[in-house]
Amino acid sequence: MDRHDVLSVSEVARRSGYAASALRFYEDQGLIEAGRSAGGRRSYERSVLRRLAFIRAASNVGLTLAEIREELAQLPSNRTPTKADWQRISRHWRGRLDERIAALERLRDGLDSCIGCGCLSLQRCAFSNPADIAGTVAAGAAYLPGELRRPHRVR
Amino acid sequence: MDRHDVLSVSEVARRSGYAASALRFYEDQGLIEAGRSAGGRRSYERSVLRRLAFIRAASNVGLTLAEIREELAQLPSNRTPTKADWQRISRHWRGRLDERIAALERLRDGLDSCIGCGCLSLQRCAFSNPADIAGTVAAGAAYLPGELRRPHRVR
DNA sequence: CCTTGACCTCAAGTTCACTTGAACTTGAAG
DNA sequence: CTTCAAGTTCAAGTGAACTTGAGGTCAAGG
Repeated sequence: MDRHDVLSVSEVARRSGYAASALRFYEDQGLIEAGRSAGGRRSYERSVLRRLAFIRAASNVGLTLAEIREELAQLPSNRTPTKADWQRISRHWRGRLDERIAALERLRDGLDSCIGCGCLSLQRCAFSNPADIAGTVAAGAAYLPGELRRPHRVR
Repeated sequence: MDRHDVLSVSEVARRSGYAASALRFYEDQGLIEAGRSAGGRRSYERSVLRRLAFIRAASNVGLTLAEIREELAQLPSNRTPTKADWQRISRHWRGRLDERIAALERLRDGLDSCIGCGCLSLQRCAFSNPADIAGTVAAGAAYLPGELRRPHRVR
């Protein structure tokens, strides 16, 4: 006589790949919702799995939980997300990924130019020169844009 | 009558771009060295600027302080680094960057294929599917390799 | 001599995304 | 009825890379 329409914490944990503690944490943070059973236990709707998949994908793209919360808020809460919803968001994500890739490529190219120019001691090298270093160069970190600022974990 | 051969904390801070607190922290962590003046104040050799530039470049490449400490240990302590030293290391760094870029590109391509295939709800999408999600797919996160595991900040 | 500002040490705080632990309750099986 | 895994809450811990604060010292100018 088990209910097919709700899931327990352990089921959601197993099927989403998130630890139970993470599920509680996400609920705390307002990223997911859970109902309560008589005895006070969490009961999840199946849709939470889709939501968790979304959360994982987004965090793989490098979004913070705060940003993910915002994107989830944009998402229709009552209806199932449409193709349009999903495409809008994945275009956004693609943009983020492209930025991160481009930033890393600039960094790599900067490194290449350092190798090429033979600036051994890094003293005048823009690659690692934020302020002065040699006391003469004013330039700054030409190859170090801001897109890389966000940490990024992929479990 | 100022000594041209040693630098104070504030000079090193200004010229390296690191906060004085960061310099003390790095000294604590064994990344840099400082002598002491009569009154117990730090006095840095000019070479510390090169070392700090190295540290910044390395951390921009995504190395942890622990890894940077190891690389610094490999570096000749008594003599000035040669072109060979620098090239060995920058090849290593280039490799790291290439890995990170490749990983992000795989992620992006996975996202593209998701958009293409129209798997709206992410339910069967390998891009965000670590364990099960639909209760039927066994696969796993095909597009999520390990090279992205390390956070990465660029000040 | 006094003030000011740069410097010192050591402990504790910060942010992010969670995990761990302590202490307790629930519910199903035996 | 007992037992025990699975669940609950709330507080505190983790790790990376630093920063901030408290409380005190040193050096130079006036």
